Amino acid sequence: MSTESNHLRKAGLKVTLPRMKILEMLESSETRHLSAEDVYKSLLESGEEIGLATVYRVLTQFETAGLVARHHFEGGHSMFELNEGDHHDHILCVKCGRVDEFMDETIEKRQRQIAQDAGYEITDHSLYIYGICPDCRSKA
Amino acid sequence: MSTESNHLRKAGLKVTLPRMKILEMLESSETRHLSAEDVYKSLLESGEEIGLATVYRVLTQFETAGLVARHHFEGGHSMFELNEGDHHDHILCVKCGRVDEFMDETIEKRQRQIAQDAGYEITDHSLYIYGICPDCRSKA
DNA sequence: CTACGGATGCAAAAGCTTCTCATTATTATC
DNA sequence: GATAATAATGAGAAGCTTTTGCATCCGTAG
Ligand SMILES: [Mn+2]
Ligand SMILES: [Mn+2]
Ligand SMILES: [Zn+2]
Ligand SMILES: [Zn+2]
Repeated sequence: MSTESNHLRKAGLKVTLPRMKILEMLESSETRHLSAEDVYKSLLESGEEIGLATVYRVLTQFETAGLVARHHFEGGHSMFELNEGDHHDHILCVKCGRVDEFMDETIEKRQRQIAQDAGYEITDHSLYIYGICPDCRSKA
Repeated sequence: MSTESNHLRKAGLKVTLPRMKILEMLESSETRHLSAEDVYKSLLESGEEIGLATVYRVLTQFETAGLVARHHFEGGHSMFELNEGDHHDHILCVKCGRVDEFMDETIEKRQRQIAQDAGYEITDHSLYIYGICPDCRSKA
């Protein structure tokens, strides 16, 4: 009874090989932020024959279950990362694609205040800072 | 010599009928935030025969020229709005699609600080707050 | 007014994501 | 452990937004 299968069961999802492999992939990947295509290709390289449609379906189910978070970075396609409970926002390098994370309570607080002032009941937010990372700056 | 044609010339763009009509559309629209499809359909309704490909091309040129800003709200497709010089962020209703705008100097400042702390040279940022707007809340 | 180069429209194609449906695997029950 | 009901999967087709190729058209410098 592995940790992964428990996560799946707790999420109300049947324990299937594709779901296990995708979850393991997300946990073990060097890169925290992966596209569906990334996950698909990595699985192929590991010798796992899992269809791209299944990868998309499973990632969406994981999102609904709260196991992963979906992000819409610039570039159009969705990026997924394991949800470790802690909310955070992202700062991305426009040169190399590097992604760093941060959390700023001052910003979080101001956001809640802004929503309240505008009469909105806040459900979510997304904040992306784009720039040139230290490595790319020194290379230039 | 209308204001619109001057804007185009200043941006280094030839003054063509499609570009004029699209610019007028953006200026006169009730809704500040429009998709390419929105612009295309509105032009059709006004009796202007402008191809969708041209709408996309022109909006991209306007963006490059700094005449419009492109946003990536949830839902995948790009939204455009006339650039009036002032930077602002957005708060959106997940029920009805309403879009409100805000600018918070505290958040702007914190963002610059976060980028600096992470060693990034900031180029841009995008902040979207999602929630339920006053109207939709009272209806529920 | 002419001629050149850029702009346009249409259709085709691209890129990402979802859907359809026949087949297969999982799980509750015996 | 075998069985039946039910859900999940894979392959390809389809959907949507956006881009591109190319023949034709138009704006503008001269
Ligand atoms: Mn992250
Ligand atoms: Mn706006
Ligand atoms: Zn970089
Ligand atoms: Zn609303």
